[in-house]
Amino acid sequence: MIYTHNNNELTIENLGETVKLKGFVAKKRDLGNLVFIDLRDQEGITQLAFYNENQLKEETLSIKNEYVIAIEGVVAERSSKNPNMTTGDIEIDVKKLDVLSTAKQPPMMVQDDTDALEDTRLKYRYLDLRRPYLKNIMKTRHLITKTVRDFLNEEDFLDFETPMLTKSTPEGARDYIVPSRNHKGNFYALPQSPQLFKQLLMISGFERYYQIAKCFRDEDLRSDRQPEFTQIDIEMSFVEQDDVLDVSERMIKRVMKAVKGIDVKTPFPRMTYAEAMRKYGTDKPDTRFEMFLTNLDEVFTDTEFKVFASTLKNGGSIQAINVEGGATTYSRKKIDALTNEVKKYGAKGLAWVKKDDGELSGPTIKFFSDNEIQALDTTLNMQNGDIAFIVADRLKVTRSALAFLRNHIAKALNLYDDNTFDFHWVVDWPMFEYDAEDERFYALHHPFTRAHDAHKDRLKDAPDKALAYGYDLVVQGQELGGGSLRIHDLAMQSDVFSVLGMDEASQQSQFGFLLDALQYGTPPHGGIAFGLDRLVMILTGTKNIRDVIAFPKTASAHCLLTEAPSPVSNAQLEELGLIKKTRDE
RNA sequence: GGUCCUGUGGUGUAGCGGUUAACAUGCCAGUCUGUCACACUGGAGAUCGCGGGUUCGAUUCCCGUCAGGACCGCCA
Repeated sequence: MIYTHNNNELTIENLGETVKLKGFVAKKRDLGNLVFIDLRDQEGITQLAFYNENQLKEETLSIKNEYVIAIEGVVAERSSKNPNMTTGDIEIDVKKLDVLSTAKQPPMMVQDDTDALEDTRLKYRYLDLRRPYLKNIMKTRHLITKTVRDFLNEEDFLDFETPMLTKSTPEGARDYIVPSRNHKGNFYALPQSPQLFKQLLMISGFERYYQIAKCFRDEDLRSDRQPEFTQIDIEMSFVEQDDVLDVSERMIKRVMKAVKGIDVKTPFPRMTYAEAMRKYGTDKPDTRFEMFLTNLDEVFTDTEFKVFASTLKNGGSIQAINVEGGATTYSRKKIDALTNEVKKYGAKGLAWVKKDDGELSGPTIKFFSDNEIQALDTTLNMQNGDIAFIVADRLKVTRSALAFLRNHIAKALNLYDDNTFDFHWVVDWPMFEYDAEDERFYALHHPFTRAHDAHKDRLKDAPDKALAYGYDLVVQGQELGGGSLRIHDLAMQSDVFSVLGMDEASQQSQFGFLLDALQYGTPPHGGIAFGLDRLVMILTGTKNIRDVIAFPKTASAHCLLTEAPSPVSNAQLEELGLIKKTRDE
């Protein structure tokens, strides 16, 4: 070994010891006859001191930032200490210096407060990762996966690998496709998740499966979505919903303790999907604050106000949130800004009323009857100083607009704390959602989700009324994980495929292997998958998923470091039986 | 697919229809024995993303394009 200690280890206890250290030159401070170098390694920083007595000080002249060096020296007490560093009481009186590698001037400052823009950071990701900020996130990520593995291993889960080259399936996200050389004209798909394989493992008689699994989805990206991401994937057989939730809760509890030192209370609260949609307008409510959605349909049943009347006539809904004490905060200008935001979600406008001196006011008030004003006041329970925002639109738009507003306003008004972790379950998801445009049903979770025992028959006569054994884990308004009990009998599986509009032939060609497998004895089973990247984001307080992935891609799925994706040679295409077309062809 | 924001020395920003293109940091040279964002002095470093247009004149205004970012659609 060319070193005896890491750069976070030496303290006043080690005074007088001869040690060897290694690392990158983080900073050189040349005071003339005395030179300091901050030596950075994976673990921390130790200050090196070079004096005039030997020739070493001269050697430091050629040393620049990011050189890789190894030194030998004696631990000495600093005459002026730095309380901000763990090694701030000591420095190394260097006796021997080895330059292991030189470095060009880096295109960015390798410091936590680097001001380099993200494209520069991504192109030189290996430099970016030298920064303690990212290093600590990567360490946290490791601590999370280690804790998860320890826990699941203790609970007798088996760690499996499932294929990366697999079958493209309909439904769900767009697949990443890999051409086959042996079978020209045919393609593998990269897995969107190991869903079917883990179910097949249950059918194989394995009872507890887990995998920290890479998943691929070729969809447009967001600040919390990457084309390849990682799931903590779990499946269990001979279990009921409570068993999956229980294991999940204990796992999260363990992670929270290990990473944040926080004891979270289990079991987590549960809320039905219907309740979440009704009170929060979303399937992933932030429960750190209230400001519930209030339905005003009754208030305006007979209204003369055309906008509201036509909304109701068309089957839409009028709903509001009351921002307590928000009247003074929200000036016309700010309300206009909110209105613009809300339009993104399809809302055509944003009505509002304020209450002052016991009177409601607002630009739409003049269209309301006295009875309506009175009912509005009581229904929203408005107090002086409150402002309520009202959206009237299709139920879906009304809810998503208000759900957005609720989060947006709570953030602006500081109604919650980033260190509050409101883990809760959203349960009893519907099996399907009807898409009016496509005139068909889509699975709300996925097509392998089991319907409630009491709702089996609804699959045939009222699919939209069938509830599923589906559950999502939500924290801070984000979906952290989701799962379900799975279908374990052929009849229900075929029924579900039928609801989704798949005839017998396409069921066979797409999912024949699953339908076959279900016929050879299938234990009841279920599971869950957690978004590891999101978990790391939440626990490190990061707003950007790129910061929790060592080598992430840009918003257009481009890797600035390797420049993937990139063209391939004609020979490669030929071998795969592919013909290249330009964009316009 | 759509909307919006950004693109100026190595890095990050400022700026403006005519400038010697400014500032910080980094870099180079020098002084300095207690720094830790060392300090001080001096210096080098920019076809203002790319293409086209308007104009006597464009880094600045307009159009297109490329790249990065945010959001909507999309993501079972």
